[in-house]
Amino acid sequence: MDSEPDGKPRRLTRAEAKARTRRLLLDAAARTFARKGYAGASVEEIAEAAGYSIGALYSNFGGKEELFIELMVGGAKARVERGRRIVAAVQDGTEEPEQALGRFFMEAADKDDDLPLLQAELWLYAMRNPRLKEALAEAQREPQAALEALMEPVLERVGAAGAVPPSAVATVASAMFQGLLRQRRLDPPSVPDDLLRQAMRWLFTGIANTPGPSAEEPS
Amino acid sequence: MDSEPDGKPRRLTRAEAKARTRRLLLDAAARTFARKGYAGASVEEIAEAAGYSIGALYSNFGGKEELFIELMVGGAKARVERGRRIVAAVQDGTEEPEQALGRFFMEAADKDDDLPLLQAELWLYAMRNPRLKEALAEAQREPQAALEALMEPVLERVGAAGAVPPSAVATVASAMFQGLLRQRRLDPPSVPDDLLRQAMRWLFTGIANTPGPSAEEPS
DNA sequence: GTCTATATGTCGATAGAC
DNA sequence: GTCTATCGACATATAGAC
Repeated sequence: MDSEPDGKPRRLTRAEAKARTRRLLLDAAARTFARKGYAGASVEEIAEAAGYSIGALYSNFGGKEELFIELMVGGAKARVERGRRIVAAVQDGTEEPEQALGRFFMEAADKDDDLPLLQAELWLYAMRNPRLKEALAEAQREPQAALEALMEPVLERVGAAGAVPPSAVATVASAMFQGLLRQRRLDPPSVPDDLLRQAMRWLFTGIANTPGPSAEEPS
Repeated sequence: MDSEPDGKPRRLTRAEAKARTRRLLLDAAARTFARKGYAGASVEEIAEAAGYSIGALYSNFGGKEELFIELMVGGAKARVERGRRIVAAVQDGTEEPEQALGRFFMEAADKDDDLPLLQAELWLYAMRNPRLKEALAEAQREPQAALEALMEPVLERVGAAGAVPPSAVATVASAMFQGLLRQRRLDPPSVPDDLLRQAMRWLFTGIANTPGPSAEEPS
């Protein structure tokens, strides 16, 4: 029942079927790792959630850890892609820099409820496995670069371009965002809806009015 | 070799011995949970690290989870105590508010290398156990109040007292601190030594120069 | 109070049928 | 390619000796 009489390609080649299985297993792994934790999630649970058996999982991945690592690189790639699209929208003039920056964070926050859980799991795992620590740091460098690119026009707006390294601002903004997101998950009333926006405004206003460590000459 | 000839009390009463065992077990649990994670740490490992056996652990605690929860409340109590001492130093005039604020964060960062790991574990565990989520949120409210008390004199310094709720500033500062600490653990060069200080300066300068959401009248 | 021994269960990973 | 059956390792928690 695999071959079709006409010249069209079969419904699914073997490679396509395997790719589909891999994708379903990865999605299920992301959900399961987020809900139960890396150590707490069993491969049987993951396979079941994907609609497959343990055997299928081991036929497509080397094991539990390999599954986890692929989630890490996959997530980083997705964030880079998202960053690129937003930067493009700014350069095309489709979107204002501040809006774009807010969208960059908000999309990450709203899109996926258990992304923060998965990221915390990845961070902890990386802290305990020096090999993966370097890999995770490297994986974050690309999305970080995208955020920097988004940061530059915003710094120009507030008149602080050149006065401060965009990478430092990107790091601080990202840390603030992730910290607030986690606190909001733990205790929503302590982080009102507009606190993130407010905090970003404070940050950029502060940058615009703070003289650098090495005093730059006034124009 | 247990009894002493003089009239002094015995070296250790039974209650004292038990309290000592509890403390040693809790210390070992903190280290082990931080290094291996909650699910990854075994009670046997914890008992061994404390120099006891599994039986001693179960004689002093209800089980693995109870040990974990006691670490949560114990950590919160320690932070409250630390906050109180620092606030007292400010009110006594022993220390400047900004220095005190910096010390509040730096002590937390330097004192204990695996505190961030333990906190990440606690947060994840709380996210997955609604019962403990409320408990952890509640446990954080006291240290948060201490941080707010420390924040007020700093806000006065920058001339923003009354213009902005100290609780919001405390929340943002804490989020920024924790986010930067985690990023520094993952990739030290991306978070230079003075970035935290710099970020705090940006934040307070920004607060001093940002009009509130409801514009307050100029003095 | 603390230890040793063990009951009971679940895990990751593999082998072989289909 | 995927499934079922299973092995060996290790987990939590308990029971009884001391």
